[in-house]
Formats: sequence, structure tokens, C-alpha cells
Amino acid sequence: MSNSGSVTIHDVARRANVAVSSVSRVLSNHPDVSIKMKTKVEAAARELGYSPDPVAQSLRRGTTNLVGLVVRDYANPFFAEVISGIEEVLTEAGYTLIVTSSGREATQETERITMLRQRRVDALILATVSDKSTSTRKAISAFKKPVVLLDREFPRLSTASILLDHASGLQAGTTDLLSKGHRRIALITGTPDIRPTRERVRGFEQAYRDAGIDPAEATEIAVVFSASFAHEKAVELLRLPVRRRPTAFIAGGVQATIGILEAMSELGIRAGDDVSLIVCDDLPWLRVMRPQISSVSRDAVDMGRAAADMVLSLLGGSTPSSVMLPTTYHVRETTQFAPGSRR
Amino acid sequence: MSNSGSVTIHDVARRANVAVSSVSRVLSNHPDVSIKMKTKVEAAARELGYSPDPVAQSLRRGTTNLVGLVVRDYANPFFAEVISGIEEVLTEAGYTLIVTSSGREATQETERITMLRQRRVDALILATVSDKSTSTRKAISAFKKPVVLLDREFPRLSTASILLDHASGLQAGTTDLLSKGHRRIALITGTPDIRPTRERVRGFEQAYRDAGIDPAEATEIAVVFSASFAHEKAVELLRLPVRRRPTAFIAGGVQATIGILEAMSELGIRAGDDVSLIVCDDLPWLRVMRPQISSVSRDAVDMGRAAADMVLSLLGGSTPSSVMLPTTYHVRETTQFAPGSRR
DNA sequence: TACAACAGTGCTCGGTGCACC
DNA sequence: CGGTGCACCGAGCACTGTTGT
Repeated sequence: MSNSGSVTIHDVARRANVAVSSVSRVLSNHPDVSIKMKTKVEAAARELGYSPDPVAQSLRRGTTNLVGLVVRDYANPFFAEVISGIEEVLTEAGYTLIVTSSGREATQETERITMLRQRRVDALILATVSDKSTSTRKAISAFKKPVVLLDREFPRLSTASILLDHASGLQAGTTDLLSKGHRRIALITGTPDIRPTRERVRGFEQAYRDAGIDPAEATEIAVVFSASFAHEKAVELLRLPVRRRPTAFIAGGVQATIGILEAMSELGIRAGDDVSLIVCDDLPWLRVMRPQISSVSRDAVDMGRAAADMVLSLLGGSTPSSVMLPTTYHVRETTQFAPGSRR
Repeated sequence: MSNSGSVTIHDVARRANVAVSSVSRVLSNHPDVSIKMKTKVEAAARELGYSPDPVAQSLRRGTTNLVGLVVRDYANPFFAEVISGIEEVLTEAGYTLIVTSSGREATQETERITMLRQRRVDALILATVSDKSTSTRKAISAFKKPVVLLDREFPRLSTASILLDHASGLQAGTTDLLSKGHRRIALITGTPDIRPTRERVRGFEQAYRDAGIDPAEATEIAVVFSASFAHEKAVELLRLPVRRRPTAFIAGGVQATIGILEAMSELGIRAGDDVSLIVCDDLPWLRVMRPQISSVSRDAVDMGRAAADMVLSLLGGSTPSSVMLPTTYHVRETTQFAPGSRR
């Protein structure tokens, strides 16, 4: 006895006084079934509350209708929204989502991917710890079914990916700062091991080049790759003598945002008045901040939907491709003219 | 290069020149196996890279090693932390987590629970839309396996639950406000259809009684059950004539917190100076706020762990029980003496 | 005879555990 | 005691046999 009170296809057949194979044919929409048979079987199934056992179906068909997701950790509220987008689309299509986190460790990440492969999930959606890890690369290529990457790129791997155009957004923001006279702009961001960081830096530097300024010369502080130490780093930078201190900050991520804001309030520095600020991601709680903070935003739920759509299309037989989603620069109150700059 | 996923127990048996059932016994640590057999089979399994198929195991055993979670929505960062706690414990125990959201609709919620039952998940963890819904109640009782509720109570249903002691925390906070001379305290919170709200109100009112004050008489504004309209409500209250305006606010939930803070900054009212404020949940971004906001906090990750532990213990045969987790009132800078009150 | 519509059989998926040697 | 054969779990599917028109 496996499931107490679970009704099988045999029970339905007995109830309807037909053969098991007939029930199977009705339920799988086989062409050679009379209307009479169809209604009879469907009635019996309904009366008994029958639903096919997904486990048995999986064993037979080799598919599970499960999709696995591996994120770095759930701390980032961004992923909560991505998950909600993914889950929305998958549920509607009859798929179910399994979530797992890697705890930002490549070894755990490969374990999780392997686990999901053994569980025979039909597809994988990944926001990997790094897109340079060889162990992750191996784990991905060992997974023979569809894989969709969230803002990651593993060259020469046949995966699809949902990419965000961080570069444009950051370029727009940086250009705005430069046009307002800022020259010492500190970009505090996470690890360059993942694409979002690299793209942000690229957009940042592109803005300098477009303005005819060499980023290496014009800024004393360019890029700081540190998320967990964003706070310490921001304090350090804000304590520099005024003539060397950055006149503007750009936070590339949630941790950087919190770190910078914390440093500013500790040192009694108001964003916008004393130092300009642009953050990435329009988080709900930013609305309560005054002055209102300029941001480069993206639609996380939409990204999740796009990833799930991609999964479904790959399962439908499409070949892997990339989708690029936009980011938008919102000018608010924290991008002001640099001190001493003519307005 | 042979597909390591498609290696079956038969392949191992053939490789080791033994019967399939012998392989099964070795791998499931049956006592009656010779050392010779054990080493031979294990060697063959290792050489072929064999790992048992969970789908086939599920069909035979009637268990899936899957645990389902249904939350109201992922928007609440609180749940992200809960999930991380659940996932951490379950993964270590060899279980896998399926997440689903009800979108705050009871009909969808029952659909999700039914879906998870059909998927043959071994246990359910639920943060239901309401704990008064009869359709949800039915869906839960139709699920014959372990169910753990997250801060919900369905009387006369044999479910376990992880409860938070919101009442004590809120009572402590309210008592602090009362002792500082506040009499018009506005508690803005979510729907009373779920336990957290009811417990918060209970703690709130208990503090009044303990102080010998009738809450109905002493406060013009007692409880506002509105989360999505927290902002509008806060604006409305803050615009009242000073003699009728609340001198303190308590936000019972994330949405209420954001709504109140937004209203305050719009109207140029500083928390702490003009109006005292206590919020629920110590969210990471509250750290960046100045003045620092007093809060009633709880450990979300710990709650997740407790829920997962409970699931494991129920699967181990324990009878359902309730676990109560504490909340703590943190006095910070936004609980000041009421205006006109002697200090 | 031809054919549609079904019944019935038997093997498959991969693994488990009992009866039996 | 150590090891093997075999009947399951629930559904899918191909194939043969049977019925009625």
C-alpha cells in the first residue's frame, strides 16, 4: 500500500465497467474512442476523484514536470520577485518549481545541480555563484536537458539566458553625473565573477569614454569590488579629505546600497546635498527615503516570467537563445550638480 | 561519457555478476550481506557512477522526499528568510522543497494544496491566506500526511504549528509607550484573518489593561486593519488636529512600516521627534534609517528551521505539536516621551 | 468482408522486499 | 546465513482478440 485512499486507473476501469486500456486511451486523448466511452470514463474518474499518479507517469515517460531553480541565496529581495514571476508562469503551464540555494559556494552549487539532475527535473534555471567556475560548468554540461541562466554567461555551453542591460542604465546614470560636473565617482559593487557587475562597470566606463574622459585618470576611485564590505569601504572613502573625496557614489546592488546609506547616515552626510547617489534596483523601501534616491531599475518579476517562458519554449523544442531585458535610469533627488560646478 | 544518469541497478548487477536484489540489499544497508558481496557491488556501482532513481524509489515506497510550501506571496521579505531556513534543514536531511504561492486568494490556495497532494509530497508547510477559510480547512484535512502551519491556527485539525509570540513583544512595546506618556497610539496592521495580527492586537490591548487604562476609552485610534492602505491611513491620521493626532504609531508588518514611513516623510514628520514609532520585523534596510527605529523583532530563519525540524520529526512518527518562538522588543531612538509628558 | 470500437494481455520504466532455496 | 527469483508500485503503449454493424 503506497497511498492510503488513492484511486488508481484500475479503480476507474472497474467503476466504469471498461478495460484499463480504455481508460488510459480516454485520458490521453487517443483518437479511437467513442463519445459514449469518453463520457462514461470521465464520469467514473470524476466520481472517484481520480487523478493520475505523477510519480508513475514520470517513471514511464521520463519527465517529471518539475523545474529546478538554484539561487545564490534568498537574502536578496530581488530573487524573491524573480521567483514569483517564474512560479506564476510555470504553475499555469502545469509545471512545479523546486527551489534550492547554493549559499554562495561553488561546491554546494554543483551538489544542488547534481541533486536536481538525479531528481530528473525537466529543466534548470540558474543564478550561479560565478560564471567562471569550472565545476559549475561541468555540472551544467552534465545536465542534458534545458538550462536557462539568469544574467550569467557560460561561453560555449548550449544554454539559454535572460540578460539585463545593466550597461545602458549605468551608462545613462554615469553620463548624468558627469554632465553635472562630477569627476570623482565611486562605483561600489559586488564580485566581477558575475555578469551584472561586469556589465555595470562596462557601462560606467563607457560613459567616461563617451564624454572624452579617461576613467583611469579622471577618477581617483573607480571601482570597488566588495559587497559585504561596502559599508567599511564607503566609510573609508567618505572620510577622505574633501578634495579627494568622491562627489558621487553608485551602488551596484542591494548590499552596496545598504552599506553606503548606512555609512552616510553614520557620518551625517545627506545623499543629494553633500554627495550624489545612484543605486541599482528600485526596492520598495527606497520609497520611504528622503530625499528620493535616483536609481537604475529593472523589472524582477518580468525577468522571472521571461525565464519561465524560455524554459517552456525550450521544452517545446526551441533552440537556446538569449533575451535581453532593459534597465531604466530614474533621475530623482540624489543626483545634483557637483560642488563648485557651474549650473 | 556514458550517461551516468541512465545507469540502472540492472547494469550494476550485471557488472558485479550478482542478482539485482543483492545490489538493492547492499545499497540499502541490509544486515545479511557478506563483506565480499558488499565490496564487489560497491565497486561496480562506483565504476558505473550509479545512483538510484528517486522516481522509481518513490513509486515503490510511496514517498517522494518532497516537501511542499505554500506562502501568500513572495513580496514579503520575511518569507525569503523563512524559506532559507526551511531549505537549509530539509536539504541536509535529503528532502527537497517545492515552493508555491497562493497570491493571497483562498481559491488558488486550495488548488495549490491539492496539486501538492497529487504530486505526493510527503509533507506540507503552510502560511495560509486566512486561518478561517473553510475551503482551506477542507484542503488541509484532505491531505493525510504531516502539515506544519506557519503562525496559523486551525482548531480541531491535527496539524503542527510554529507560532511566534507577537503578543509579548507588542505588549512590551506598548507598555513602553504608555509609560512614556503616550495615550493616542495608532496600531496599523494587516488582516485579522491571520493569527499574527490577532496576537499583536491582543498584546497591544493587554498592555493597556495592565496599565489600568481602557484601550477603547484612552485611545481615539486603536487598530486599523489595513496593509495596502497603510499609507493612506497614516496620512489621514497624521493630518488630524494635533490634539487628536496619534502621538505614536505601531506598524504591524512590512507594508504597514513602509506605508507609515512614507506618510511621515511626505508630511515632513520625523519619527522619534514628532511622533514615536515601533515597527515589527527587523529588516536589514531599517539599519540605514536615522533615527534608528524601535522594533519588535523575530528570527525568520530560525522559524524556517523550526518548521523543517517539525516536518522531519512528524515524518519520523511524532505526534503534531506546537512550538512557540519568542519576539523581542528593541528600544531604539523612535520611542520618545509623549509631547507634554513629564520626563 | 471490412471496419470501427472496444477488451484483454503483456511488457516497460527502476527499485524494493518477501518468500524461498 | 547469504543469496536469488519474482511479484509488485501505477501508468503507458503496442499488439492481438472479440464484438457488432
